[in-house]
Amino acid sequence: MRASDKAYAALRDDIIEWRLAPGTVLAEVEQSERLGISRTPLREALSRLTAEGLTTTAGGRGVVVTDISLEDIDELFELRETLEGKAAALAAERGDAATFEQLRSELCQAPSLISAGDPARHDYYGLVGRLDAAIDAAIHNSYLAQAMRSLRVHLVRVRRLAADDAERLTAAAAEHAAIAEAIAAGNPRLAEAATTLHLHRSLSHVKATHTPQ
Amino acid sequence: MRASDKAYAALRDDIIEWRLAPGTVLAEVEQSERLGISRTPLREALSRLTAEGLTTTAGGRGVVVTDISLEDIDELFELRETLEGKAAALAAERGDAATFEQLRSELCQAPSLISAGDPARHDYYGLVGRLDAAIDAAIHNSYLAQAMRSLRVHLVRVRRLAADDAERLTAAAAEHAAIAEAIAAGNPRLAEAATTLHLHRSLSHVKATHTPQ
DNA sequence: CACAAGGCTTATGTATACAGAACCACTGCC
DNA sequence: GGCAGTGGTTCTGTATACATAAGCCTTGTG
Repeated sequence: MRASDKAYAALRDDIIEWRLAPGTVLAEVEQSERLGISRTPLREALSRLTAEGLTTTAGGRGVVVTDISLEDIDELFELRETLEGKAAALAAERGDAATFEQLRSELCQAPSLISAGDPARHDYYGLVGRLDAAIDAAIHNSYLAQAMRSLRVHLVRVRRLAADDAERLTAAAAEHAAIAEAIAAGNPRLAEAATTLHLHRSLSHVKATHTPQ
Repeated sequence: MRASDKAYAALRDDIIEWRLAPGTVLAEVEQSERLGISRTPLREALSRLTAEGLTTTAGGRGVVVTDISLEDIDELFELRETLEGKAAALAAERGDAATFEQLRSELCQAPSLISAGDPARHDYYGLVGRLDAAIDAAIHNSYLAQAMRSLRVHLVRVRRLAADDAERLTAAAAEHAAIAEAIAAGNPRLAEAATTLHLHRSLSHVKATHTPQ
């Protein structure tokens, strides 16, 4: 693995996991020494982070970690609803029914994973990730898939703000199952509606459990 | 202006204007010498181009200019319809009516610009750009605006494939005026419909005039 | 005492030198 | 004659040294 990839992954995780707070200035020498690499690959990592919107260049004074306010979350979910709604509809039109039927079946059994504790809960997150990947593949639109991928980075960051209690996860699994079912049934409008519903519930939960400092 | 910005702008224009054909390998030393800069800022420029999707890294063998096929154009317009349709609807809800009424008025007078020849035609493109900018500002959603900006780079590239005859531009001006009118009227569904109509016509024109080699 | 100007410090931006890896061509062997 | 191995060349990836510019602190003056 290249040093720039290592630096990118490390900084990205630090930002997503809120170990690097918004507003933190990432000085090049400081970070390169912390990560044990030179300035050159670090600069490339910072470029990629800035392109993704996780950092911004503060007018010649280094790059700083971008903030995510409550309005940002609203904007984020507004775009997410647009993109993922369209994606779900396209997946219902173009996707393979058997694939999503399989995912629906697994999602219906997800509550047992969620209540089992942390290691099994990791499997649940993997299952949701497989649903996302299946939709990405089914839509046959690389530009839309790319747009959703760039959004998910910010969404993971937001998700860390909310408390992922078992109750919410169980409900989310049922909502995901409904999306998979609609796609498997080849019903675009239903798939979009199920996605809209899920995202609204998800946003409500984030805002309800978000604890302002 | 920084050397990396200069290199980025030069390469970006070269790709968009099809002076650098898809599949062209951009060797670092070759391009840095051509642009009269060192490898370091050139690498940053290539990173930005790759992040935008204009180039891709070809497995350790330099970066190559990405191809745009006919299927890519379909995918591109599918996403564009989703994003710009939503943006037009949001602008109708949140935008300032006077701003878009002014733009509608100017767009109705655009045919005189188009028929006047090349220098005035540049003014027309500027007018369309102002409509895009007004929508970007009206939606109050930086993530959606960012997603549309990243799309427009590819769209300019596609547009160069089509012959922008006066007839099509006159029709496009009328379609743009309809969008502005719907936004000024505060009618989200109408604004979205007008946008959908415009994009479909635009796509049809591109595909009709596209001359495969 | 406050404001401005100047120098110093420290940051980024750039260039270049070096190392490692991959591809291509050539040669030798089967 | 074909295939595989090896050597060379050339590329990218990385490190470091240097220049330039921006900020801040200090000092002097009004």
